[in-house]
Amino acid sequence: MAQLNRISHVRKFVRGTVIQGQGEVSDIVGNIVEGVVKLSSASASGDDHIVGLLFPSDFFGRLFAEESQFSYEAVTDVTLCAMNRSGFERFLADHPTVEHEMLKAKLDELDAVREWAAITNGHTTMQRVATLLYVFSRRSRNQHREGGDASPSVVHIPLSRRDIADYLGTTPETLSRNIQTLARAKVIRIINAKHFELIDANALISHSGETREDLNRIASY
Amino acid sequence: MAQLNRISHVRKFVRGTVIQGQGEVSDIVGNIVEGVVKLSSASASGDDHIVGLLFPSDFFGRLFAEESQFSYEAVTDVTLCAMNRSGFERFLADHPTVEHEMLKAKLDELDAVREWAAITNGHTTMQRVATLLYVFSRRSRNQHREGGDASPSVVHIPLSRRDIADYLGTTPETLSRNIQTLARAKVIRIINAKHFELIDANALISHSGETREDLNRIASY
DNA sequence: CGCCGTTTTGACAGGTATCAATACCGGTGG
DNA sequence: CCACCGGTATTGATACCTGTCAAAACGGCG
Repeated sequence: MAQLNRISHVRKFVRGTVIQGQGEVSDIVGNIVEGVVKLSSASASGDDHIVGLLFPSDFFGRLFAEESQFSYEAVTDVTLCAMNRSGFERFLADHPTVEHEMLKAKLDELDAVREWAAITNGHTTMQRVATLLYVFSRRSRNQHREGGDASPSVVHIPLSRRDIADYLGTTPETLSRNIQTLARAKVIRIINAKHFELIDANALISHSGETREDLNRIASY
Repeated sequence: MAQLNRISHVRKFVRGTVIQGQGEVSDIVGNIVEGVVKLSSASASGDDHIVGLLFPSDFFGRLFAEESQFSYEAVTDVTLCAMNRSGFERFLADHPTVEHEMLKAKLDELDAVREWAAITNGHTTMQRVATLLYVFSRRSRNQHREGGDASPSVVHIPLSRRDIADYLGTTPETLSRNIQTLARAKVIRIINAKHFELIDANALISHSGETREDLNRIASY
């Protein structure tokens, strides 16, 4: 495993940097150490769509392809454990066990992407907003668990309204209206643009149109 | 490779059969020999969403998971080359080369699913309908290429209106209106419910909101 | 403190879902 | 071969939701 250290190195990117552009040569892969990366696709019409978000410990980059079909962009300041793509591919060839784990991870990712696609497609904007808020609340909670104390259900979403809208397949305006509606209904409290307090988790779940189990499964990915 | 023949066997399912239900134990995997299989997810609200379609030569089933998160259902009469899941997993463990190919295939699939998600999300229903029609027209054309003659651009879509609507994230009614609009505009001609003649491919492309290159890439998956 | 980008609010038009009714097609049995 | 039946597909009317354009409020940063 020390062989990995030889081909990997830490790299940092400031918020907004395009780590790998759509259609560019795929030459960098690795793991995210800190920050959030968005995976997006720009269509001919100019409007782009976020097809995935990557968090610390997630693998990024496109293996076994000459060019990347999507763009990887730093949504926050990002720290990566980066590797040369072909170097890592050679490593995989020498270590079938690691490749096996990679396959399992990608199968899980495939399920998650499909599940998210099903959510963004068949549901109203309010349901998508509620789902996203709940998923991020679980994620925040897990982070705070390390702190040990009973956290006051503060949800941190490190994305701009536009990014959230792109992720949910809507516009910043419609998104804002739905968030404000949830706030007026006392389901959440808006602390500031990127921080919310979750007041009524059950109400949020009922707004999402999903069962609690489904939501937790989505969040656990 | 004869080892594969020992653990695989041909199975047939009539149209409408659920090959593997959502949440059931994942115990069957394999390749599709003939027919079309839909991969769908039913949400709590009852409405289900088609997250993928599988055609001959496609691999189906969920490896390395105890239960399947989606249901596999025969959309037409289907012939499968089926294998016991754990049996195939053992085979993969013995043949890293095959597992490597599986990984590459799943990475391609991941890109395709994300691309499709981006399309169904950011576009109008008309754009999605046009995209689907164009993709199936390419697929039909490739099939007829074997016949050798210049086919008259007959597109065959072996899905019911409801299935298409579920796949595109809309309703049968809206779908029908859009199809009729395309027919009135002389872009397509409706032969019957599942057969269309493509009259003006360029017009169809412009309705899709995608570039020809993007559409061809999607179709080639 | 003032600027500029982001977020929110407002008004309005267009697209889509819904409910309901009609037309169509394929299969079955006489 | 034809009539019937049942499910599928189409058409119609309407209300709601969402996108768009525009303006105002907010918040962070120099």
